[in-house]
Formats: sequence, C-alpha cells, structure tokens
Amino acid sequence: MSPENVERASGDRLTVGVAARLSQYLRVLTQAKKMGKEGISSQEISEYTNINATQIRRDLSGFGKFGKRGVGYNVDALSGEIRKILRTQGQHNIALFGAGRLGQAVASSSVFADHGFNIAAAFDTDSDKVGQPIDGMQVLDYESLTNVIREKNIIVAVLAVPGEAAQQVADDVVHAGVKIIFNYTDALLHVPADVAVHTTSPAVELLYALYFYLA
Amino acid sequence: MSPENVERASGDRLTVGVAARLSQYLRVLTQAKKMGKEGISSQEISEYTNINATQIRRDLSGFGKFGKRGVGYNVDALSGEIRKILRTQGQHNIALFGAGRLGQAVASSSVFADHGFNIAAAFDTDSDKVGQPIDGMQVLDYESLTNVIREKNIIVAVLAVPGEAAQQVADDVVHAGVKIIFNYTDALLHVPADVAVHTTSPAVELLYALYFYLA
DNA sequence: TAGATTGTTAATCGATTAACAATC
DNA sequence: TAGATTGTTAATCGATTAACAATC
Repeated sequence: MSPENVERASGDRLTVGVAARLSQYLRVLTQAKKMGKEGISSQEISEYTNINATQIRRDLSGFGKFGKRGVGYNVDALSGEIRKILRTQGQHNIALFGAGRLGQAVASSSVFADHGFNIAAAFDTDSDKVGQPIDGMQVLDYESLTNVIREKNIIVAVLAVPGEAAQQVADDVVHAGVKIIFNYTDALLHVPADVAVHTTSPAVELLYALYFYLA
Repeated sequence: MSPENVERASGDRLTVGVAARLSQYLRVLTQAKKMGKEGISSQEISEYTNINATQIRRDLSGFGKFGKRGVGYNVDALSGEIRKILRTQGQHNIALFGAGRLGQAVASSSVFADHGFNIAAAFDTDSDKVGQPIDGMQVLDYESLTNVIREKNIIVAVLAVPGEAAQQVADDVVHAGVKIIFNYTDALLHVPADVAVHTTSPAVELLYALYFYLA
C-alpha cells in the first residue's frame, strides 16, 4: 500500500470531486449489472460518464488494485468496493413530499431503490390524495410528517411539491431532523448550514450542452 | 480590457467548467428574478450553488465588470450578460418522448420554458395516449418523429420513456438529427460521438450527499 | 464617513492528459 | 505470443482559497 492508500484507509474524508466521481461510476456499474454485463473497462465507464478514463483508473487505484490488466474490472466486485468506500452499503429511508404526477413518477421509478434508498413515506397536503395508494404505500397527511420522520429515522427528503410550497416544506422537514433535501422544484431554498440541498435543474444542463453544440 | 477579456470576446470557447458554472448562476438569477429580487451578491449566489464566492466573481470578471462594489450585481443585467456569453438568448424547440406521469410532469413544469426551451412536440407509442392533450399540445404518434423533428428544427430530445425503450428512441432521434439527449431513464445509451447525452441520476447525487453526512 | 462587496492577485491544491511499463 | 488494459508517473492546466485594495 502506498502512503496515500494508508491515509485513505485510515478514514480520511474523500474530496468532493472524488466522492462525486465514485458515485457516477457506481451508477454506471449498477446499470451495467442490470444489463447483464460482467466486466467493464475504464474506457467504457468513461463513455457513459464523460469522465476521462485515466482519471477513473487513478481514482480507483487510490483505494486498491481492483482491475485486471488486459481485462478490465469485474462489475460486481467494483460495485462492492465503491460502496465500501462511499460507506453506502446499507438501506436508507427517505421521505417523498408531493403525490402529484412528479411524485408518482419518482415513487414508481427504480432509481432510488437501485441504490439502496427506500421511500419509507410519502406526504401530501391535498386531502383527496391522502390515503390513496402510491407505489404500494398510502399517501400520508402532511401534518404527520414530524412524527413519521423521527420514528423512521429519515434524514433525506425529496421535494416534488409546487415551487411556492417548497420553502415551507423545507422548513418543516429541517425542523423534524432532515439533513439532505433533494429539490425537484425551481425554488431557491434557505436552510441551515448543516443541511445540504441538491437542486435538479434539467434546463441548466441543457443550456450548457447547447453552448457546446452552438460553439 | 485585459488581454484575457480580449481573447474571450474574440470568440474562444469557454471551458467546460466555466460554462457549467455560468449556467448555474443563470438558474439562480432566473429564479431570483421570479421571486422579485433586483440585486444579488456573489455571496448569495454562492449559497444557492455551493460554488465559492471568489470563484463566481472571478468567472464573471473575465467577461467584464458587471457588479458594483459595495452593492452587488443587478439580477436582470447579469442574466442578460450571461445569456450573451452562453449565446442562449433565443428560443429553442425541444421534443419530449413519453407522455406518462414523468412526461406530463416535465411538460407542465416551467423549468424548460423559463430558460427559453419550448416543448414543440411530445410523442408516445401508446395509441391510447396519442391525440390526448399534454400541456396545451396533442401527443403525437411516435411514427411521425422524423418528419416533426426535421420540420421544427429540433436538436434536443428529452427521454421520459421506460428504460427498456430508451436505446431505441435514442437511435431514432439521432437518426432524425437530434444532437443533445436529456435522459431521464436509467439506461446507458450508446450514441455517436457528436451527440451529447445528459443523464439525470438523483440517487447518485443522494449517495454522494449521504457520504458527506455520514463521514 | 463607515460598511459592504467587487475585482484581482498570488499561492496552493486537485483535475486532466499523455505516455508507457507492467501484466493479464 | 500478441493484443488489450490497468496502474502509475510526470507535466500541465484549471479550480480553490485567502487576502486586500478599490470603490460603491
């Protein structure tokens, strides 16, 4: 083991860049496995992530020799190693807010389940939606959020509500103990410093892809 | 103007990093305007994007002096400047594939419209959905995609179809001339080198947020 | 004037890339 | 053996950060 590996193994935090890239590799590996692929090369991962193949090999070799020269990486084995590094081998309960079309789409998708995230509760303020089924669960009354979040030890909230309601929901879930908010709305959310907000912005990614197409 | 500005103004391509960050700033500015904000500081933009405030000022000052010391930036003016830099002032037609819950959620959202993207056509293979209204349009038959894409000069396709159908749709839209694919499915898409694929992966972002929460 | 925030520099750190020996 | 791909080095480039004068 190189000195660098010893440091890493001894529990240093990953840099933001490394953690983000490892997560990307895991997405590709998870999907590759679903598609029945057993092996994969750094070049293939590169094509799916737009991350340089040398960078990928460099990131991985910082934690061990996971590949076979001339062959590539084993999909299952590499997935396991990355999960270990990211310490995300367990299941995590998450809460979904908003049982509209977007909320239903999120609930019925396998993207969260594939990565160990279990939608443990879904909430809506609309009394017509409360009690209705959503992905095998019942939509819960928004008023019950604090108790449910505490009971089920939920630290991740997914916001699929109207933009106007987003800040109120953010305030309420933070008060109940949520530390990570995944924001599907376009609202700019104010949260305490110890809470992380991730906002999806498809249009932003398009803008930027378009620049490189037009230029 | 510094030599660097002269270079930029003369038509050099932005680096990937700069273009990505400018797009982020534009998302915040667009939303800040919606919320009635007239001015904004680099510190505020930093809070919403998780990009360092010095980095933001540095990025912007490479193109001109857009701010006022002691005051900050004017939201409208700065939006305009960034749009100029990204050359995305016009309207762009995009095509939506899949009129299920996710497709409907995408169509009824304002995220694309806010940034000048006009959903000019929506397609589905399900004959029950074809002809039905979606966000003021009619869902079109999937078979008509090639003609519609060429007629409306569409270079961006948004995929909200089942994962199993994604590669076929990608092949078809590429054949019709699409250059940018926004992939909401979990499929790993094979496309020619001149086509850009952007895959949204909420679970990946959660994984990585969770790492920093757990560590 | 006092407070705030930009624009800019300089130093450091991490990402990117090409190249290639090692080895499957 | 021949071909392929990893693991690793070294050089370069861009991102990050602290610091602070300029100035609103």
